[in-house]
Amino acid sequence: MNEGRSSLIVAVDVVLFAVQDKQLYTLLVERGRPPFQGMWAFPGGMVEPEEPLSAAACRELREETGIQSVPYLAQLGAFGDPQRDPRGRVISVVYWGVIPTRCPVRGADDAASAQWWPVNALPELAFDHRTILECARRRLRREVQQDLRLLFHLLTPPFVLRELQEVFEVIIGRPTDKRNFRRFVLQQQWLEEVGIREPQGPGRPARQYRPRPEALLPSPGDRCV
Amino acid sequence: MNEGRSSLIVAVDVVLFAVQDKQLYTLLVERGRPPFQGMWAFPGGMVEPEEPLSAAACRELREETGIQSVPYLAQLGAFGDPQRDPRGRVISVVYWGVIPTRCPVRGADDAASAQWWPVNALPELAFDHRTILECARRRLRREVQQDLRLLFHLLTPPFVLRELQEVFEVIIGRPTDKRNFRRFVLQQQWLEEVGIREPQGPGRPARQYRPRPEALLPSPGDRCV
DNA sequence: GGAATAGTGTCTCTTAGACACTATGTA
DNA sequence: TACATAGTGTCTAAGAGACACTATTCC
Repeated sequence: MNEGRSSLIVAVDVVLFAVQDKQLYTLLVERGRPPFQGMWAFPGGMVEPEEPLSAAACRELREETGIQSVPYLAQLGAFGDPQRDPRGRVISVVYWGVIPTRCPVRGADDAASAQWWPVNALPELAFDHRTILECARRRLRREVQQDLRLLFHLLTPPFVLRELQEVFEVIIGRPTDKRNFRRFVLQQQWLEEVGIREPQGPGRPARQYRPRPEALLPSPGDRCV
Repeated sequence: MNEGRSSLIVAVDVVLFAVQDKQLYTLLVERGRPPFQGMWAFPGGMVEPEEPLSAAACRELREETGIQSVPYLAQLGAFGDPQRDPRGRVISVVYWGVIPTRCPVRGADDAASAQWWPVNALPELAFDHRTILECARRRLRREVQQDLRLLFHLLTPPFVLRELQEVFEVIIGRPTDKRNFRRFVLQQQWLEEVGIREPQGPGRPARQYRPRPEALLPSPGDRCV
């Protein structure tokens, strides 16, 4: 092992997803200075010397968007192309996560402003963030297909089954049969019924559910999965 | 984004797996100097300023073990616990890979010696490498279960189906039915028959196979999957 | 009563897994 | 011919997916 010191810069970035109105959104901040001034990027920044990587991710997210906590956050990987940042060599450790609905965000800190964008109509992204987005989106899709419980972190309980299914369909990108979906979810015993939703117009009111606490996928955070 | 500079040290480590004699092996180098002198660690070292991460992984592997190329290498993730290296803050980007059989290795460079170890009888590992190993092992198991073609990188063709199955069983850790395994592999049309193995003792000689080129999983290397 | 949404059951096809005997070579 | 290894087919159970109608509420 080479024990010499070579100092590269380590950053973290956070790709956060939310679903609303049958669209997948991701959270971006507008860059207030060069390089890529005026373009948009994922919230992120440098890692402090004594700070765990996931803590840095949460901190940058908080500082740049005001979001205080994320129910599910996992590491996506390290992006280290030598050319990815024109200022020099920056390794970015990227985290991805989900959050229920587009929660309010504010611009702050050195980010000019933070905003939710539909992933199908994004502005031009800085650095290699387009690549990172595609990677994170694949990962989100895969994880949801492998374990539907991730959906529970994308909704605020109580919710109704149609809402759950809509979120699912937005993420995997194709429609699903209602009966098959409901049968599958209900027979896992992940949900408990919690009354009937107040009627909100024509149509039969739907049952509301809440995920059982033991059905909530724990956030890996820094843990390796 | 915080544009200030904080310089952390970025290293790469490589967890390489091979199977032989119905055992899973991993490649370690003995540490020739503190910290953890005399203990064993995965080959690895510092990333050069202009070097892609996967290139650094390959270079360190070559320098410390003499291995020139690895048929399948993918990123496992970044390990960045502030306490993981007593010398200071080191972020390690870990790669994992597989290679057919235990190829010869040499100690070299500043690694005292390189050696294949059975994962079920490892020496004490330096740093957080025990954690990393468990993570890599889970990943190997998952990938093999999801796509059997990864096995083709763990054998030197031509091979016979029993050998393929043995490698599979070692990795997933339990026996499998011979007929089911053969049926599955053959009906994927991944293999082409390439003659009969010379008899090597009692018993009927087995057919030899070679994976079709298009059935070889491409090594992700630096690409995000 | 008409419109809108919620809720329900069956059948089929595919896949995964359990399971035992025959074939062909060596000594 | 005894022994060792290679090679083969069927049945069952579970899961995934296609598919259409009834129930309840509002206006």
